[in-house]
Amino acid sequence: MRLATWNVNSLKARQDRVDEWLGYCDVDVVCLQETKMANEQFPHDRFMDLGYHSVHVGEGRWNGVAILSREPLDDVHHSFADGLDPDQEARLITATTAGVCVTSVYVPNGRAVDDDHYKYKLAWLDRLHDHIDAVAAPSNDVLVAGDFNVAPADIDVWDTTKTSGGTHVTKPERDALARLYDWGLTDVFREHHQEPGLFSWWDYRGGAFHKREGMRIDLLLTSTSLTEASTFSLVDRTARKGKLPSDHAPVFLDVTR
DNA sequence: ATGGTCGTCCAACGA
Repeated sequence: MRLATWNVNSLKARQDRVDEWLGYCDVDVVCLQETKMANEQFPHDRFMDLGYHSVHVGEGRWNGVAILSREPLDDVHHSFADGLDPDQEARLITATTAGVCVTSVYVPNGRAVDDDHYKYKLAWLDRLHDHIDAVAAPSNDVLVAGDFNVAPADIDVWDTTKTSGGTHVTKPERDALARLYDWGLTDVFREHHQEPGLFSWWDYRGGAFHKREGMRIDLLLTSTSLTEASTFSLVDRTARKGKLPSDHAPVFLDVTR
């Protein structure tokens, strides 16, 4: 089984690239982020024609997350299942497919460490932990994948002097990831690659992609059973090249049983 | 030379 996550930075602007990508990557389950689309606009029929069931939660102009799967998607949660008020923004969707509890996440950016949005980001990550705990158990097959807007370690940024003092690399953000690890999830890409210089996002400006100046902020977190069955993980740099790319590349994970 | 690009949609703002 091949799993993937991709922040497409507007599905409207990216539909042709997404269709092309689905045509070559032979993926079974995809978590999408930043569809920037209202629910009634989401192209369920188009994805069905390409062989994928889909679930989506969107709000229109910003955010929006989806899951595509070759198998049906059941037990859908369109926001946090922690029993508190629903999130104002469309940043999380959970469904069960092919025996895996899959959650697609678009973690708030945070903007700046002195911004209220950074507080929202930390609170959101805490709620994500409680959500996962509510919908799954560590002994299940669990995938939490998406744009976390957190670089898990210094190896995940191109130059720590350039990112120091900003969001994405602070201790509270990384501590929030550690809480998910403590629950039983693993940043599975790093189980397969230990070398530096492997990123999933590059700023559109200044030729950052070609200078290899990026961050690895798109993560697949897997429970132990999936981690142990995983055989291969890859950043699909091809999808970041060419005409009208997203600023994020997809990340793949293969699980073989 | 102190910006540099996109996407949302036409003015800025978010990333």
